Amino acid sequence: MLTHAAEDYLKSIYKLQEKVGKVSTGILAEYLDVKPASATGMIKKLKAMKLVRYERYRGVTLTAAGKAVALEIIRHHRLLELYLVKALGVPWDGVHEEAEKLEHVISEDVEARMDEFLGYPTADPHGAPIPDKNGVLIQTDSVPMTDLKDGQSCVVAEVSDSDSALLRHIGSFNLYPGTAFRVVEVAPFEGPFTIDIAGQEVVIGREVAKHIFVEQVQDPDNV
Amino acid sequence: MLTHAAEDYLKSIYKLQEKVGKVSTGILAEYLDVKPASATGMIKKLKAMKLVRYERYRGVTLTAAGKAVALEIIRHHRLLELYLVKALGVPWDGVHEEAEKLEHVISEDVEARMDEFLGYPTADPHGAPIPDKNGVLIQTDSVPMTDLKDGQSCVVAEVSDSDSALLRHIGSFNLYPGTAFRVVEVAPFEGPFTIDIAGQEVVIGREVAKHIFVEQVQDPDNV
DNA sequence: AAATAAATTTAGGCATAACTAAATTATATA
DNA sequence: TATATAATTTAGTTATGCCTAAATTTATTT
Repeated sequence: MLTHAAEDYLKSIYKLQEKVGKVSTGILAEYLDVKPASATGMIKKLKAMKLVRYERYRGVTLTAAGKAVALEIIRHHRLLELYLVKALGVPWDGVHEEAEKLEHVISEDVEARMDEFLGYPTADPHGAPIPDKNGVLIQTDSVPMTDLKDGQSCVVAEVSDSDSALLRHIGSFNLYPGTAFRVVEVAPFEGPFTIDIAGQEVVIGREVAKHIFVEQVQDPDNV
Repeated sequence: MLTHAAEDYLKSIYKLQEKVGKVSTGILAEYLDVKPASATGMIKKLKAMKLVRYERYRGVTLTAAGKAVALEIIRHHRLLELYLVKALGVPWDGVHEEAEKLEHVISEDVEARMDEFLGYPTADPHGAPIPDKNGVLIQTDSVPMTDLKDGQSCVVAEVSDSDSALLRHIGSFNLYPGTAFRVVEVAPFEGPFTIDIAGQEVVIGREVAKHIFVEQVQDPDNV
């Protein structure tokens, strides 16, 4: 059986592969908050288990088997996040840390029961897609809120889940996934965004906006 | 912070203290399925942390701090077992293994939310008492079913939770905690028990009966 | 193309928690 | 009381997974 650490490495490699493309030892080490030497060590073990492809100085790639493990852990994590919110009322800014520990520990049986309880959901509380039992993941094409221009309308698709304080802040504006809003004005010189959300005007700083991803509903330039 | 292994040792010392009285290295090792030398090693670490009292060749005792940790873990375990049964419908013969892993990992917040969801329960699905948030545990005085004589009526108080096959067997007779039954006949020469449960007569082997603990309702000898 | 800078790997250590084998202590028996 | 048996402890090993420091490889700059 795989150790929790090995599972975390595989999950991180998967996520970095999505985000950055090529996954180097250094990037992986930084992401996992370990030293590069530690990452090299674990990568070698994962290679011996045929879960990753690896040539020294050349970066890591997941094999099919490694990807399956990664998606399984990600599925656990996201199902758990949603379950904790829906079934136990845990605030959305706290579920990431909790799920981070539980994801390595729940059985397939409990996974299936949570899935059923939740009605076979496809997204977690932060809008991230939940892979199905077979590891199939539905990708949505969202753009960072910082790409929006004056007058554009959209729906929140996803927010980064790792910063608890940021999530509380975003939550205070009700900017949960599925929430619609319209950009009233983007302040010049990389300034903040004034948006209209359910009739209320609120100002969102650019740093915060970077962590909010949206699906566009209407683009007035194309009318 | 304590490691999972350390928590398991403290929990086991607590349980053995209840069951056997004095806890020797050997008994503890056998219970935890490790070699005696491993137990000695961990006991020394726990002593350094002031969680146990220990003199070599003299056995182990929990300090107040150690007992508090043990009860906290036992609370997690039993709340989780009940939660898994009630909220997710996990069969009662499977919850022990699941809880064994989860007990070390859930936060106090989740513990409190499960407790609330369950209505502040005092017993787990096997009838074992759940310590409250302050570590206060209500002991019930039950006797093994093997102590029963012909004609005695009683209610199931508790069954051992660790053997999954045994639990399925007990469950097949509906002998869940809270269930009433009457002893029709105890076969001579250490034989099996014939009982009347909800009008049905069933035969329970002595080995099984040893793992069922009951509270007496009526003793015809004392009428 | 050589020199410098950056990234990566190797080598050697540490802590945890298990193990085996040998030595020690305690207990029971003759 | 001496000895045999059983229990316990010590000593030394192994496997994880992290670390630091030094060596190596790759990439960039002049």
